[in-house]
Amino acid sequence: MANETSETLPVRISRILAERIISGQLEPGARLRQDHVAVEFGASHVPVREAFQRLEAQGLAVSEPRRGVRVAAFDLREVREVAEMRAALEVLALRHAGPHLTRAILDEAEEATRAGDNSPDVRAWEDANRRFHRLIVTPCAMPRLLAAIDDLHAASARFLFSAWRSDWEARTDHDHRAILAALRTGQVEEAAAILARHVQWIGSKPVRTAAGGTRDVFAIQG
Amino acid sequence: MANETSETLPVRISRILAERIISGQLEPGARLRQDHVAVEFGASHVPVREAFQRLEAQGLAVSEPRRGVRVAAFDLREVREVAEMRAALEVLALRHAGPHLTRAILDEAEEATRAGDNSPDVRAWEDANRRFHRLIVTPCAMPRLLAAIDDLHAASARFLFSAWRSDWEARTDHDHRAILAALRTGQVEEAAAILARHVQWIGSKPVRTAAGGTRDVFAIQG
DNA sequence: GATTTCAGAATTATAGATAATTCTTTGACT
DNA sequence: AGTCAAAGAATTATCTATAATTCTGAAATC
Repeated sequence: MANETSETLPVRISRILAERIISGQLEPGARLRQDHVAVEFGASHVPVREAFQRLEAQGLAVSEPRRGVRVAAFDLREVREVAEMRAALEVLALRHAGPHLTRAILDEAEEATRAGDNSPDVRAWEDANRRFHRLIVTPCAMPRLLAAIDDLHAASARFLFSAWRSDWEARTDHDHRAILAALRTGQVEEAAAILARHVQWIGSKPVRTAAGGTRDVFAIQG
Repeated sequence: MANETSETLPVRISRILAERIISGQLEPGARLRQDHVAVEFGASHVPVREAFQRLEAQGLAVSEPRRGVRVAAFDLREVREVAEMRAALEVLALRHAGPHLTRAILDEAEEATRAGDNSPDVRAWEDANRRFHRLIVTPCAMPRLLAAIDDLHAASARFLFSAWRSDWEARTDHDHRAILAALRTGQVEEAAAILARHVQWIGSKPVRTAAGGTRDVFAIQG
C-alpha cells in the first residue's frame, strides 16, 4: 500500500469526495455507501467512515444514525447563511490582515483577479476567485478563522457550480479591483466594507438554458 | 450493550471526552490513547477513532498523522481569536434573531442572567451564561451559524475553567442586563454593539492564588 | 563519558469478520 | 384492487485480529 504522498488515507478520501460534491458530480441527497467507496479506493470501511465524518464536519454530508450518510442538500436559505457568515468572518480576517499586507501580496491578488476575468469556465474562475480571497486574508495568521472561511468557501463553490452548469461568461470583477485599490492606499475599513457587500451580494440573473429559453438563477459573487 | 439513549456511540464518547477537556480534567497536550479510552467505555477502537475526529473538528484535539492524538493546546492568541470570531458570529446571529425575539424568550434570558449572578461556582456560571447567549441567538434559525457558535463557546469555556480553577466570586452581569434592556425596546443594533464588546472584552484581573499571593489572569467574559 | 545504533514494547492504522438494523419485495388477507 | 405484514436482501455499526510505524531503553562503540 505505497502511499506516495504523506497524506493520510481518510484525508485523501474525504478530499476527493469533497471535490465531487462541490463540483456537482455527486448530487444533493445522493447516498454515500461505505462499501462502494471502500472498494473504489481499495480501502476498508474504517478509513471511509472517518472520511465521511470529515465531510459531515465541513457541512458537505449529513449522516442519519443507522441509515447511512448522504450528500447534504442545500437551499437558498443556507446559501444566504453561508454568504453572511463569510461576510462576517472575512471582514474580521481582513481587518487583522490589513497591517501585514505587502505590495507583493497585493500584486499577486491582482494577478488572481486578472486570471478570474480571463477564465474559460466556472471552475477556473472559482479557483482564481478563491485564490484572491485567500491571499488578502491569510496574513491575519488566525488558523481557526482561516479554516472556517475555507469550509464556507467550499459551500459557496458548491452552489456556484450548481447554478452555472454549462453556460458561463467571464466578466471583469470590479469589486476585487476596488478592494485592491482601497488596500493599496491603506484604507482597510473601506476595503472591508466593499468585501462585505461583495461576498453577501446575492441576486438573480437570467440565464439561457439549453432549450433556448431563460430561467432565473440565483447568482452569488465572490 | 443496552444503549438506553438513542445517542450513537461515537457521539457519546466524544461528548464525554469534550466535557473533560473543557473542564480541564484533561490538560492541554495530554495524549488520548485509543485503547485506553476504548476499554474505559467498553468499546472498540473504531468508535473511539470517530470520537477523536469529532473532537478534532471542534478544535478540542489535534491529531498528528502516525503519532496519535492530543488534547489541543491553546495560547492567548487563540483565546483572542475565538473571542473575535464569537463577536462577529453572535452579532450576525442576533441581528437575524432580533425580529423573532418574544417576551417569553427575553424573560427566560433574564432568568438565566439571575442564575448566573447567583452561581456558587464557575461551572454553574458558565452554564447559565451559555444559556443566556444561546437563548437570544437561537431564533435566527441558522443551523450552520449556531453550530459554529456552539463550538466557539466550548473553546471559550475551556479557557474560562483553566483561568478560574478554584477561587471564584459571582458578580452581577451588567452587560447581559443592558443587552436585554435594548432588546426589550427593539434596539437590536444597540444590543448587538453591546454584545460585541461584551464577548470581545478580554482584560486581566488579579486573582488570589492558593499560596495567598496574587497573579494576573486573563479574564474573558461572555 | 557521550553518542549512536539496534532491539523490544507500545500504539496507531487498516483489514477482515460478525451482529444488528433498515429497506425492499413478495405474498396473503380484507 | 388496495393495504398490511412478513421474510429476505442490503447496508450500517461494531468487534477481533493483523500489519506497520513510532517511541523507549539499553548496550556497544567512539
